[in-house]
Amino acid sequence: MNNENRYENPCPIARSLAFMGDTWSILILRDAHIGLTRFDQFRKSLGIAPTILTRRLTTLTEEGLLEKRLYSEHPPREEYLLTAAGRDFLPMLFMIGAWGRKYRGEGKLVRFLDAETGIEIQPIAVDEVTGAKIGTRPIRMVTPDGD
Amino acid sequence: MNNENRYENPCPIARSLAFMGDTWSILILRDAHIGLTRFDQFRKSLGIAPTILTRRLTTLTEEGLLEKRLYSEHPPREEYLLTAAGRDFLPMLFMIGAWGRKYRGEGKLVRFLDAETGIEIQPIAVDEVTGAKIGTRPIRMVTPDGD
DNA sequence: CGACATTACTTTCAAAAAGATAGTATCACT
DNA sequence: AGTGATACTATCTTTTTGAAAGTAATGTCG
Repeated sequence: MNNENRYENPCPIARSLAFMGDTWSILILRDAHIGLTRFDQFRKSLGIAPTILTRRLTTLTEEGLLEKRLYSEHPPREEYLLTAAGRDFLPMLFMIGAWGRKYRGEGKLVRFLDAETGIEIQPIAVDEVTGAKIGTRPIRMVTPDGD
Repeated sequence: MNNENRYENPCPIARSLAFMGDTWSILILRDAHIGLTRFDQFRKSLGIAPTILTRRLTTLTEEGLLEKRLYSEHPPREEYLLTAAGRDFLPMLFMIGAWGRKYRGEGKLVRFLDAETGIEIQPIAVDEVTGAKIGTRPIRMVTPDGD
């Protein structure tokens, strides 16, 4: 897909997808949230070809979701840490996971618990204003053309 | 990416991404939520090549997110409607959009209002159990290996 | 001191997927 | 009979992906 003019797209979904709309990027972000930081950790976890990992990490870094930090001077070695924007990806990961659990949940699955209560987290999207679950109230879309 | 054995993957995120982890599929689902149903509507809205649109619609239909319905017998014409699983994609779309609005929100953007109150929807992900925003409480991951 | 290991890549090339363009099939309408 | 709408398919070129091997800088062990 051509991503050049995705930034003129008035849809916020298309804007997000412009650079992270592929499986590897999302999986890298997932691993980063779990705590992986290094090239070889991502490579082994994902079974991804190093060429592609390099490209994805570069894009994710350029787009401000990851940042490189030197963790050793001799030899020079860098690791990839989540930025604030990258950390804000967590709700998306949870919603993607919630769908997968509901509709593709056969067999054994990883589970995510609230560390304090030990109860499995059940992620839902709500409107912070009304408190209602997304999808339970009618929505109106407003295009910016008329402004 | 190789999606063959993604179903043995214990990560629910990977399971979701196995078949909808590309930009076109998510954008098709977005358009379907807006109300588009026909091949040419999707094609014009997305500017997608017909070869690829065919493939994506087929996959989405096979995976149970869309279903075909005959809307004309002569000539035989089918349209694509969201299934329950497809409709359950909406929270994901809203979270993807929320991130884009926050971090790639320059210029004009489409907005989504609560149809009754007219107030812009602010989607957040929360744990239905604790009511806490996702990311504000520590999380514990449990792998299914020990079962 | 030299051989091997570690980490983070890059190079090369074959295979798969995407994308552009044109064409086809089935009708309705005039 | 000719034109148009709709939903594709066929063909071909370009781009991306993926596999495999190689490289560079340095640490470690005997």
